[in-house]
Amino acid sequence: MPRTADHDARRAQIIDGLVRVAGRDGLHAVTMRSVAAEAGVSLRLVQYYFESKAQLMNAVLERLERQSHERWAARLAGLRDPSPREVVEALLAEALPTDPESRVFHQVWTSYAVLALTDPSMAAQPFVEGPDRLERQITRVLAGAGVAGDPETEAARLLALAHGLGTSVLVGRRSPGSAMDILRRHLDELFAPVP
Amino acid sequence: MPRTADHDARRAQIIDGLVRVAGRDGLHAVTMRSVAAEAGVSLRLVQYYFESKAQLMNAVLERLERQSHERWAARLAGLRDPSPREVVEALLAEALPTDPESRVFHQVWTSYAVLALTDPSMAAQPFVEGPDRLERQITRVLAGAGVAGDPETEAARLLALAHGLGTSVLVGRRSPGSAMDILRRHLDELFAPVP
DNA sequence: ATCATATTGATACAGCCGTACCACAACGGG
DNA sequence: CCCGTTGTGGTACGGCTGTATCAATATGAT
Repeated sequence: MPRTADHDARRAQIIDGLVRVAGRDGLHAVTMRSVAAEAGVSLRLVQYYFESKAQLMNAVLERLERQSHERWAARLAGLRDPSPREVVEALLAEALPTDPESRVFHQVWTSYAVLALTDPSMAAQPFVEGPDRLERQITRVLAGAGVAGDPETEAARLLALAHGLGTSVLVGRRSPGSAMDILRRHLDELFAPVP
Repeated sequence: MPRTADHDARRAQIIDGLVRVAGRDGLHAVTMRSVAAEAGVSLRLVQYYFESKAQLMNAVLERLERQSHERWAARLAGLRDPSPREVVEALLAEALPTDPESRVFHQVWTSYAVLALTDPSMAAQPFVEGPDRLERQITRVLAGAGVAGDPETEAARLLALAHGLGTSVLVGRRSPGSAMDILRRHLDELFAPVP
């Protein structure tokens, strides 16, 4: 076995380069060359670690998905003996582009989703399964908390609202704070004690 | 004066070609050549009517915006002596990709919005001003109807919900019917008679 | 009829894209 | 020690892009 470099670290370095390019200049500015330059490696190296651009794009999507899942789990783990409302609020906060890092994530993720609308080679599953999982999880919490209304419908409504608010923040139509306010107001209603 | 063609009709023909390409294959598949082929004209003609691709892209955005505004006015005009709730429902129905035509519109519009996130040459105004106008209009109706809660907040919530639902329909996570159901359920609550 | 000009067509060009290919540097097992 | 495997760099190639250039056609006022 000759010299061994940290394969995974290199891949992560390149993927992060792509995410930075996509976040700054848009997904259309992502080329093998621009990614290589941003990651500080040669074009050949990008080709070496990802045989084709399609594989690179896919790897980025997987990494984004995993990172999202981790942030989302970490946020839950940070709560000590949380109420159902706190759990739901934590889950939905992840759907809003609050800090710059989260903003880049949502921007790139949305770019991918739009691409997947028309590109058959790009799997549409992540954009359906991810929210589906989240919706099921919220449904469970709502059902357990005994809120008024059908838990499934309320979960769907919550998720759609959060996503819509997230988009308006992304395009600069609303501040993260005001989006969070609206979301909390909705939760106030939902978790209001039944009369 | 030699032969006279309908300038505006030609421009519309080309723009419609672009919208079809963008709707079918994605905005990344939009090239001067693909648009020309789809519109059934020569590449040179596209160059003739739109000096550069940037101008073409801008013209498309303007046309989409105008069409949206027209559909939206037509929907309102179709209501005879409508209740506030009917007005709001009509306004929001336009935000959902129900028929195929509306679906293409939303798909292309979203592609443009994502592009505008990073491309400074692309005006971000339409993606802010359009929803803003709609939100103000809904605010006015809600205030006039005397619904519970702050009209501005409720209008913002409604719009975000509708947009979120629209997105979930677009990515195939939900049917237009179920999205409309959730929206109506929300309106039921909002317009419920105060006790 | 005819001709100036509005309109359309074919093609050339420079640049960027993804990918393929060739050379070689580093390094650990024999 | 050294050789084959693994990692890295440079560069060439065909194809597609937006744009520019050179012609040709059609038409209606004269």
